[in-house]
Amino acid sequence: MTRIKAPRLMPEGNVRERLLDVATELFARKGYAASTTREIVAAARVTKPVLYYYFKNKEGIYLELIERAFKRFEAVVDTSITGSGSIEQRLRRLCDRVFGLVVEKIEVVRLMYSIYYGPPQGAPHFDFDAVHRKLFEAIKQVVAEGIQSKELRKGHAEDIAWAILGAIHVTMENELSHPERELGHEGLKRILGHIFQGISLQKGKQHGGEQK
Amino acid sequence: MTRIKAPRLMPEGNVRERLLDVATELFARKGYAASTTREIVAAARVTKPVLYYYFKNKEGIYLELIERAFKRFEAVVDTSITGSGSIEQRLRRLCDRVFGLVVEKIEVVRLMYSIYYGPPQGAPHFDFDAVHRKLFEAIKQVVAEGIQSKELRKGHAEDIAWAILGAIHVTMENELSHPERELGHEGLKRILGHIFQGISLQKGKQHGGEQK
DNA sequence: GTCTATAGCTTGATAGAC
DNA sequence: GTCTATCAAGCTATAGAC
Repeated sequence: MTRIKAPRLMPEGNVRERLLDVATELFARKGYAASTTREIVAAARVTKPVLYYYFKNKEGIYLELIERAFKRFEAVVDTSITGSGSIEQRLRRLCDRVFGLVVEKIEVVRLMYSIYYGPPQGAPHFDFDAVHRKLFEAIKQVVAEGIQSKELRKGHAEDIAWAILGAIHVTMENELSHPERELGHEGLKRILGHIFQGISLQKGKQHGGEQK
Repeated sequence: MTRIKAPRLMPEGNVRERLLDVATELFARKGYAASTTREIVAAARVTKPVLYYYFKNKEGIYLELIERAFKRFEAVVDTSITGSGSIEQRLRRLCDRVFGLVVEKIEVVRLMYSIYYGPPQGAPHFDFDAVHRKLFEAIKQVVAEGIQSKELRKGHAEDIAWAILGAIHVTMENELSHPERELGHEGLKRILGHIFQGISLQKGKQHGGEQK
């Protein structure tokens, strides 16, 4: 009994997923306000009522989009910092996995930047600071552990966390605006290497001294 | 002969400057597209023709605004990296002065972020990447000097520059979105300290090794 | 030159058939 | 689950009054 069962080329898969995908792309490229529900359904090759069948409204599709990515992000952070390995390994794993998620969901990241830094667009509120907070606290926590265990040099855990977060930020922002530069995972790895090792050769010196 | 000469309380100073200032604030807060010339002249307490006397049009006031800040930025970068001091001092001076300019012109920075990351707003083109490029190249150049002079550890100058740029970015973005956190100049200084010194205690180890 | 009323279009959202 | 048809609210442009 040969069942071919309508082998849809593009799985049409989930109409719902397709709506989320095209909405992400449109919101990120044209902005939330400028993206109409008409465009969204057209791009997803469905009709309007279909959108309202799966989502409450335009705000609904936006919020699901963002919240889904945020939950995924939280999971990645949580699973990255727990588990085995030295402090350095755990910090590197965290950075690498977060960056991996950024690359995978680059359009969502673009949208988040657009809403966070862009002009008011009438999008429903989402606490984007929570994203930053989650990552920062995770880094800080591992760093604090590392200081206690003497794997890391003594210092203010927050400041060290900022340095590491800076590495993630530049790599991420590079991926957003200049992916052709191909800094990527390897670049992030190397930048972290410099932060762990320090860039100065004067080992004993107290850093942070005077400057005119 | 006592001449009081109309001691304007608010110097009215330059109407032109006032127009630039209110335009910056409006563009940054509401977005370029959403800010009307009507609002700008109202906020500057002048009439519409006054705006068109000093500037060609809305685009003209925007471009002057941006270009003026950019020129100022270029000057700060150039004068910061030349001059005396060790490599570390020169890098710190560069970071500190750039951050100082960011704080001083925070509304312009906000506007730049809004245009760069936000949705298309019909603003005339300006090469914002040139800002990034300028700073990055300056850092990289000093770093390269430092590596040659053995003041800095051997390494890829670009990667080291990224680490330093990351510190500036997080401090700047913190100033943009959470100035109440008061990371500021002191925070930046401390973060740089960690980057110069390294955060790891295992001095000899090669960093950048395996991670699962 | 400035204001305002309104016609016409766009947009988010829904009812009801299939 | 999806479609056709349509609505009400809001925005934009502009014509005409002042």
